[in-house]
Amino acid sequence: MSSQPSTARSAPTLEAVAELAGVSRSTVSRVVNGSPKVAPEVRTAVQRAIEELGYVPNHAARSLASRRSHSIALIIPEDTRRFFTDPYFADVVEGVASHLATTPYTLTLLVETESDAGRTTRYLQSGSVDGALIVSTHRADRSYDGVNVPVVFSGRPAVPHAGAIVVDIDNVAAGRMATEVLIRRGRRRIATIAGPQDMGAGQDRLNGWRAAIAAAGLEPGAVEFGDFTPVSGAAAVRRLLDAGADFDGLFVASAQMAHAALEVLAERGIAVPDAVSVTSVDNDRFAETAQPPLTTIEQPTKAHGAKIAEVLVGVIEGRPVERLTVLPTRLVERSSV
Amino acid sequence: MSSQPSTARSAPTLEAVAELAGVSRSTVSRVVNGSPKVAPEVRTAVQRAIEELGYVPNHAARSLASRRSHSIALIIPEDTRRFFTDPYFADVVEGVASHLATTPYTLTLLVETESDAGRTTRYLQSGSVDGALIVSTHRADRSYDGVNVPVVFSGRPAVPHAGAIVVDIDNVAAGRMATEVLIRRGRRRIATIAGPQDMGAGQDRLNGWRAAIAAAGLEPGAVEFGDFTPVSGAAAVRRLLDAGADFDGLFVASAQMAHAALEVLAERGIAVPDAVSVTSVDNDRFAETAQPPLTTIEQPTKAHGAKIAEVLVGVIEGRPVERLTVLPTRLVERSSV
DNA sequence: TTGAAAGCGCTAACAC
DNA sequence: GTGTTAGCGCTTTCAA
Repeated sequence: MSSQPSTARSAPTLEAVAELAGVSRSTVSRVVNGSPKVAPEVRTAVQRAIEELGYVPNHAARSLASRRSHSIALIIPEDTRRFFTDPYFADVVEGVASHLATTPYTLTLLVETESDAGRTTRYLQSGSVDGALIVSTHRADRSYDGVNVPVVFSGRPAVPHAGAIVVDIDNVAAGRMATEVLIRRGRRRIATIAGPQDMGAGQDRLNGWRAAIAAAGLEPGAVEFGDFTPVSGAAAVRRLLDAGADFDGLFVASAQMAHAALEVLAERGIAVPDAVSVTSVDNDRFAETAQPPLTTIEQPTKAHGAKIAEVLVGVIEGRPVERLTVLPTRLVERSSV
Repeated sequence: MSSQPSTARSAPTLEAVAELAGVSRSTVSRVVNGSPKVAPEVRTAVQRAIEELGYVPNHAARSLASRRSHSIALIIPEDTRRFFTDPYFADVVEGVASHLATTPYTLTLLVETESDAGRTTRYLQSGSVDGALIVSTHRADRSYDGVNVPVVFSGRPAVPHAGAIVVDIDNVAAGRMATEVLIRRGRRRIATIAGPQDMGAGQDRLNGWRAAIAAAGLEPGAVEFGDFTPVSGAAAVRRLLDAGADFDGLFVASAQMAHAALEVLAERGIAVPDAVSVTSVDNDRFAETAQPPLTTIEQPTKAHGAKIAEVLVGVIEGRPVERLTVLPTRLVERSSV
């Protein structure tokens, strides 16, 4: 377009800073990296030069030399629709992002693609990231084993993973507690809409339901399965109802499914809690205004996100970390029971 | 811990591949980068070597040498709560992520931090990313001007930005259309809950409302402002009502605010649409099941996300792109009018 | 406390 | 079509 020298001059390098400050490149590097072994006056001079030139270290050069990228990956399962639609994941990602904003690490979102199965693995091997976060693991996910960077799971993988580092809630207890409320309210025929059985959370919450029922000496009621989505929840209650299942209590394994279940019950003219008491897991932002307001197990979703990030950064930086962190939950009683 | 040689051997380099295949490093590089000028047999040999060693190119080295990171940033405004809570943004991010999954680019989420104002700018200058996406711009956002990488805005910035590349919907038309429905239904006293006036979308939708009213020869009704969130929407209707505003039509500038507004109207015993007709913008997933179902302007949110990604990649790769892309919207009529 | 020198693993002219 | 040769911009021993 023009034969004038471009005004978009290339970014100043560390060398330029060194020259301007009258020191060596090593010294500039030390200042940039906050090394204590630099004379105060020299440090000031270097900082002034950095300021003056608007110097910003080149990320690629830095990570090539130091072998750290200061970036971590969050692996998003193929089913992006579900991921981005569920407020649970939004909260987790918010927790992760907010925590990382207080660290020098940056968050990279990686969508798993069926079309290119090796993509995730290759990415994790390319040195682009110092570690990875796995959020919604199904049984089949294997992109991250045998990978050279540390990995932290949010929620235990359905298939035990040697040496996996996990942050989770006690899903068995969650299922149990949510079922026990029903029992305490005098419900005796307790059905459940369970989560997907290729996920740890799905398995555990179902086991919690079983345990509570067994402990109370009751007969297990009907079981239908969903995948934690509203649509699957609605379908599951319909199956329950259409099969003529007889229940006066219902434990639904996720809030998203529970909301849909409540709508279906209303449609069918089944009064909650008069005819059927309902409980669930996850005190999402719709639980309080649901009709009727939902009794549920609250889990610290955003804190969960922050925690997986914190643990991963700990591993990366060589600090000792817990291999299993269990976050607290609590029962929130409302009028659906 | 051990004096044994570590088993976590360092990743194979391009050089190792070259040796094993009996060619030079340049040739391996050419194969890896899909250069056509490599003899088929040689290519095969190299690929075999790559396979055998499980070679994955080092990202830092590659971007240091090539000056491209194959990664783009999505800037998230400081108010993460709002960002992660609004399904609109979830859809946009999904669109971006899904589109990028079909390209060699990777998505980095960057949360703006008030505590460290220069962080975003520095990041953008560090060569970490080849470009940036700005999604929810308020007037004050300036982290990205004077930055060396291309930037694409989703929604026009409130303050005109020389040379900005923008993907948007026609928000003036959206406001106008949504207001015109009310007029067609015989409404004559039309109030509005406008969006934030430090955002282009907020300004434009309000102007659309004004234009429709002027064109119909009506007097503008009351105006209250919100920030697109449900809470602000509820507060705005309350102010409208408490001030004794007399209206039989209400245009709400976002679906999130509209849902909250409908709840408040119901609480106050104001029948929709009998006493007041309501319209909005954004056909989110709650619009259809709202009470009553919401008449609204649908915008292609996910496609919007895909488009900003596509445009940015186009700019990065030097293809000619439109400086302004306007995405289509359409009116979805339901029973709230 | 500072500097010199040697890479980190790759790409990109340029020559052959 | 293939190899040689320089770097890309930084960190990091090692000496001084």
